[in-house]
Amino acid sequence: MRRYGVNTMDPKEQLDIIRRGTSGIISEGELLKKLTESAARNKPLRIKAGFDPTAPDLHLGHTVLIQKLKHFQDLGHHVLLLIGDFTGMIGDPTGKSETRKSLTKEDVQANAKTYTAQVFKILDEKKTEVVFNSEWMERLTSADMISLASKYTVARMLERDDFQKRYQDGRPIAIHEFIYPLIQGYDSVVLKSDVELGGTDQLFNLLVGRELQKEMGQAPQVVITMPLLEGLDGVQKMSKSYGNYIGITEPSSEIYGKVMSISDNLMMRWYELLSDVSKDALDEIKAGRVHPKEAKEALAFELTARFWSQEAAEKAQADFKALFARKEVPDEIEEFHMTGAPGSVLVGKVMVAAGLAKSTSEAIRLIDQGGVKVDGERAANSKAEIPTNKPVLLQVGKRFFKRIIFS
RNA sequence: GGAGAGGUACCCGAGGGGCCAAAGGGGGCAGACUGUAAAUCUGCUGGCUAUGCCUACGGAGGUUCGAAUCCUCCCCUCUCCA
Repeated sequence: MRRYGVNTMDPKEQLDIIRRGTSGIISEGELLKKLTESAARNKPLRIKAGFDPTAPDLHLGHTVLIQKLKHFQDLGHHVLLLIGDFTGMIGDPTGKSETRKSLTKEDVQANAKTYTAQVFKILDEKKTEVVFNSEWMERLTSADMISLASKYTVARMLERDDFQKRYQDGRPIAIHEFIYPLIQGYDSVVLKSDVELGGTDQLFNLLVGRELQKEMGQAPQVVITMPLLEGLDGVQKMSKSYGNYIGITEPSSEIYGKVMSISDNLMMRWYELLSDVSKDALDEIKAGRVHPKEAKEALAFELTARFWSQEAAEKAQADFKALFARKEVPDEIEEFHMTGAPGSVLVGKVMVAAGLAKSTSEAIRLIDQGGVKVDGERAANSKAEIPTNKPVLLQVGKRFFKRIIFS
């Protein structure tokens, strides 16, 4: 873990650390100025980042941003974690017309709790201030709202990429979609943020914050955008709805294995956005001087250790090698007790009972494709039966094992 | 209020009376190969008491020997005009 001390580091050096991996900083000049002043007055900068409380599970994509917050925190700055419980009800404009189910206070509280618990796997809880925007948004009257709306123009709103596209294509834009960026910007005013972090898709919203701060007589926040992390497929951004994500609470073996499954191309990208390896080491990998497989192992190890522990990562790595490189049977295999079976049962039946196949049809397909082994022997066909006089080891595909105990 | 387009499997999307458990792609899974669950190639991808049966093309009826396909009503989505 890094320790940079509190505000003692030279502002230029701070800037170097902050700059790494970002996709944009608006503007570096302003940031340097803020850092310099902060150091001079020994007053930490207020760093804001907002989160949507509707999906409480964090995945690696989110951690790109959180890692950057961590950098600020290590530099001694003050991190404000904004839970957008109010804005969550509106939903960030996406053009997709999906009605959001409104969350109850309890839902939000519960989500926020899971959320922050995960965030604090990375950030220091004691140094992080968690705030909810419903706190001030609920007190805003309609008149206040209109006054806020008067601070921004339709023309400027339409500068936003997806609004512009939709407007040109004649697709609908609901009025309330204009409100989302306004509120996000207003949050910055309330929090007096010096810097706001967001994904590149947030650029517009972040800039609205600058405008509103200026409008209300504050120094505008510096805007830092982080690239969106591509998911496991290597194409689309990592997102739960695409199912191409690695959740940070997933078991260590899953995190390790999933990282090992990404393509070599994607690995380079992940190295850049997720890894903490030194710049030199990164260059070595990019130049192809490290074997891709070894590089991938190192990355899988690093990320597993980050969310679990060094030991867990070592175990995950050893298990992975045994299972895939040496095709060994893992040493810990879940047992499944099957009761009431006659003298022998169809393999497919056992698979379904033990949860190794969703249906007998699927089980039959797997068997016919040669993906099923009983005690290490490939099941010849779907008519094959297992005698029930002794326990057997059932393997489906490369990864799924169950020890079946008949009783 | 008026006019039009459309709702098909996990997703996208073709099919406009039988040859349709439904083309093609994506995703997923399996196999081969390998450097790893990379890449590449091949196969599979509704369910079941399984050479047959059942369920399924937004919902409910109807026409027909036979309907994802034709008709009626309804629900939903989208666009344009007002």
